[in-house]
Amino acid sequence: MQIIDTKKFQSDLLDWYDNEKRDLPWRRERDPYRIWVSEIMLQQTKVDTVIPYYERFLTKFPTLEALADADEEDVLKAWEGLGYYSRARNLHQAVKEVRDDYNGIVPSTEKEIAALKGVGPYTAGAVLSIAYNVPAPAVDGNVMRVLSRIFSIYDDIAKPASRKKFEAITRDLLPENRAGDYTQALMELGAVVCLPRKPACLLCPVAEHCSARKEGVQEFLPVKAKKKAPRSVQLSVGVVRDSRGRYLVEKRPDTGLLAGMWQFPHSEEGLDGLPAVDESSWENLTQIRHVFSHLVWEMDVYQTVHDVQKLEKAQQLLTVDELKQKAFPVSHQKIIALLEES
DNA sequence: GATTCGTGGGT
DNA sequence: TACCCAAGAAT
Repeated sequence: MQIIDTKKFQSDLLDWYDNEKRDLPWRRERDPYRIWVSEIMLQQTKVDTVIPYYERFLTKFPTLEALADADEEDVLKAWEGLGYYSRARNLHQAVKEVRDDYNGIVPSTEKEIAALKGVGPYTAGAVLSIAYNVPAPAVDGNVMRVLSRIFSIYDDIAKPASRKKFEAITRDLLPENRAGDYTQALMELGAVVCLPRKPACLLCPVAEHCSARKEGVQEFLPVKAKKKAPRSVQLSVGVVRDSRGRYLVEKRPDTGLLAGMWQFPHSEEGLDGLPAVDESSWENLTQIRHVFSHLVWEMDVYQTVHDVQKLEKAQQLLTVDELKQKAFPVSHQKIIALLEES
């Protein structure tokens, strides 16, 4: 691996960051709780998507105590549409742990913070460095991309094992001071200059340190294995409205896909798996194709009017206004939107 | 170590 | 259209 002038690399990167960093909401904060929230939201999610959620979430839950005291339903509602909903549930649980076990103070050691639910190696390093200026490495996709180019590393960054290698390199490159700025600078560079495709090397403050640039292979790095195509799942969705205009909805189990979110009853076994109504009364409402990262829902949506005699556990009859208070996945929000039209 | 967990935007 | 991409963690 190429040797670089570490001090020069650090100062070139930090000088650029000082002048060019974007003005982002969480960069105006020092509250470790708020930094933490931003890091959870930013997992696998673009900055532009996160910003409005971040603002609303912290207006609703301004302090760690406020979030810890909240109902999970309200936390999920605030996360609705952001995806990866376990992030919200794990954050909620972790915040309660901090309230109960750490007197409400976000822990500042690697061991303690990494033990919190939903806080993995990246988030631990990010919160430690950004909120507490502790020189802990935070290796995300940006960092792996940037460093794979700086050092011409051809390890497949899709493999979990690769992260450790980049973590060791990052640790060696961390400045004693300004750990938080350095962490953010590395990610900022990846986000706005050292892009996945067509990196803007002419604008890069550390181009002179970059091995890939020197060799002209920056477009071929990092190496990242393709992921396989998502599998398809056929679903029949039943929209049941009673004579009082209420809809039958249910809460999903608290594990697995869309855990804890609400939905209209649905089945992989066709109409048979839907609530017991006269099958001939189902009328086709629409078809919806919804793509997740690892699967595709092919939804056939049916509706009927029927007075439900007996509710299952976790089922409720709600008006449109009432069910809009619950957190629904985007796939089912599409259905709600149709109901509002008619 | 591979798979599961969402969503919206870019090309 | 059909990919790919994004400040990952849990299982």
